[in-house]
Amino acid sequence: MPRLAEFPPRLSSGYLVRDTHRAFQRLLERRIAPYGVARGQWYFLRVLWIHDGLSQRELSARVGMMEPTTVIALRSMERAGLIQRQRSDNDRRKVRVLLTAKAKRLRNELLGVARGITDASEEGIAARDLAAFRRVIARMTENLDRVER
Amino acid sequence: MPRLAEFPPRLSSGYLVRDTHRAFQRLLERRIAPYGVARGQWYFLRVLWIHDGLSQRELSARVGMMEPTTVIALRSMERAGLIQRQRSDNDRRKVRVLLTAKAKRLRNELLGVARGITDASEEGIAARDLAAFRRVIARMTENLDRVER
DNA sequence: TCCCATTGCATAGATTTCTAAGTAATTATT
DNA sequence: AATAATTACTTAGAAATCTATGCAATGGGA
Repeated sequence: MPRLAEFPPRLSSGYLVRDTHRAFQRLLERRIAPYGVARGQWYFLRVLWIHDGLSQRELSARVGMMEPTTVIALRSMERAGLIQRQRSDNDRRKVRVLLTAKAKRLRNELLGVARGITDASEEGIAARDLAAFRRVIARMTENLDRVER
Repeated sequence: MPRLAEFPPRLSSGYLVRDTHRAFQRLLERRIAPYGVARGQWYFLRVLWIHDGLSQRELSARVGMMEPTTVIALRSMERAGLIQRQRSDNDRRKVRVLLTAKAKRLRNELLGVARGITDASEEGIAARDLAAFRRVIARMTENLDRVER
């Protein structure tokens, strides 16, 4: 009986993180759907609410998605009336992404939703434990990113 | 200036969890690809290595995916020669999922890969901090699942 | 000025996941 | 026994993500 048999998913950090991630996503998706916003649009909105008018490349970098993903998300956001694209005048390759009035109006309401989800997730967890959690999970991400070169 | 402006993604547990999850996934994907195993097949293999011969429904439940997801994963696993499907004799609705010899041979090697990723992710983190991390993240999942009814 | 490398975005195609709705086998109810 | 409800899987279609490749505008060097 190889020792590997004793490496059950439930004790693996990867699985714990995955479950929590999926729980966050499900809840977020449900809470923002009533506003006509899809999860894939959320991350972009969140960045644009702070940095309106970024180019697609800058936006991709900030959101942490590949550029083709951004293209797809922006297409749906344009269709949904959340953004407008505007070719830059001084460099015709660049496309500036601009929030519409509609998207701006959604800002406070939706950030409140996000805050609510975060609060719910942290219920009953001591501030000190939460701080420790953040340190550990950030370190994990660093560790994993470093391994990938 | 609304206070909501001060809810930056980087301080949100949801974002921290998301980043870590993606780092785990990327690394896993790269490490198992050389064996001809895709990420979507991985979770099913992991369960089947312990519980070979489950029905699709039982498998879905254990893996934590919806049944149509299972159908798709199993189809690709069958194509890849990792499983065989066999209709149950006493209940013709059920399909038993059986690992091939090839999938069984991959077991120890791939569990080693998984172990390696877990180890890498936990490098430099004290055992006590890790234990606290597990408690916190499990509680978060519970909190979020409870909110969804 | 003309060529070519670089930059910024888009397309193509694959994978992973979901919800909603369909089909086929079994079990329960009248 | 005939019908209805349930169970097990499948299909259809959408969304979110990736890698690899293509195209068009820009800018630097011969």
